Amino acid sequence: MKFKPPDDTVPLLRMTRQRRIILEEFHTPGRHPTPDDVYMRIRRKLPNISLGTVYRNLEILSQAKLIKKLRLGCRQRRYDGGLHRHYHVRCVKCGKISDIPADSFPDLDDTAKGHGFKILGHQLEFEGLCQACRKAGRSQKGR
Amino acid sequence: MKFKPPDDTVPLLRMTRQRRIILEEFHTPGRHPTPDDVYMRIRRKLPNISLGTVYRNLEILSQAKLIKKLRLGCRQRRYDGGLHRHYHVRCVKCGKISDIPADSFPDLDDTAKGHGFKILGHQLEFEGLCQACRKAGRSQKGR
DNA sequence: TTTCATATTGATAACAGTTCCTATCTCCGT
DNA sequence: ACGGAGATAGGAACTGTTATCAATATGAAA
Repeated sequence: MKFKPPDDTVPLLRMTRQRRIILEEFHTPGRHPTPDDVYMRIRRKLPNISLGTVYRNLEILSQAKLIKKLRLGCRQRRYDGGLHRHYHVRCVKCGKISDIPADSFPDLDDTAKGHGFKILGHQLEFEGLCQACRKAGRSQKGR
Repeated sequence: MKFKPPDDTVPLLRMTRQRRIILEEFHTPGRHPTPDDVYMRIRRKLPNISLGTVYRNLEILSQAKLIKKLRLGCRQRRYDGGLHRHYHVRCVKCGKISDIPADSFPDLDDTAKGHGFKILGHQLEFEGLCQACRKAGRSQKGR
């Protein structure tokens, strides 16, 4: 089995066992794992896989548009298997990440036109406090 | 001279020579320097300043809201002295960064409400091609 | 099924950005 | 002028990511 290469200069991409198992990680929706997350989980199935292979394949899979690379504010990079248009909120306290559907937002790329750039896309991430951390904060303040 | 501390736990922040000169870097508008950029420029005036001091002070100044920390998609962190509400476009080819005024955008924080998080802010960055790189790309394709 | 060109792997080293640490120094209030 | 809180310099340590490379596994053709 092969799949579409990232660009025309690369002749062929093979769907290896490692690559397939990495990709399977993204079939569970709502997760936004870091490369290290993926590495840790995958080692149950492939104990000998190397971290470099995980990095390499996440990059390749995202270039092939099978997953999405998130370039967010947090330290580590994350990847997302979600296909639908959506944004993310990150809890500034605990780091939890949730999806925010993009339906209610206007076409931001379109709004950004007219400043000398050909707009190709955008990254939008919200910061906030999740419910749990909000509760924790309130009880602390109350003391 | 003193300035407002990042939060109530810190009693006082001194406006030291290093800190002032770092801050002065941001009086020139339209720049979005990385810590290393700042370090390189500042060493003309303060040859003995250490990179660690630059990092520390950029963080402190941004917590004190005197500059803004940009957490964008590119590898290095950037800081922005601009006070007005605006977003950024980054050229995917050359890395050039330009401002995009936020006037024409709706209140994104408000739009993101109602998903269990208390929204505190957001980071929005556009990716695109600047005029120069677009021209270069076209001429290449034409060949 | 076998063969073969080559994409991919795993291991390791290299790397860049950032944080941490300690001794020293500076500023500010007294 | 002195004392002490807090800042600095310098460098080492750490983290996340990328590059290198010999050995291996893959997919396609015969």
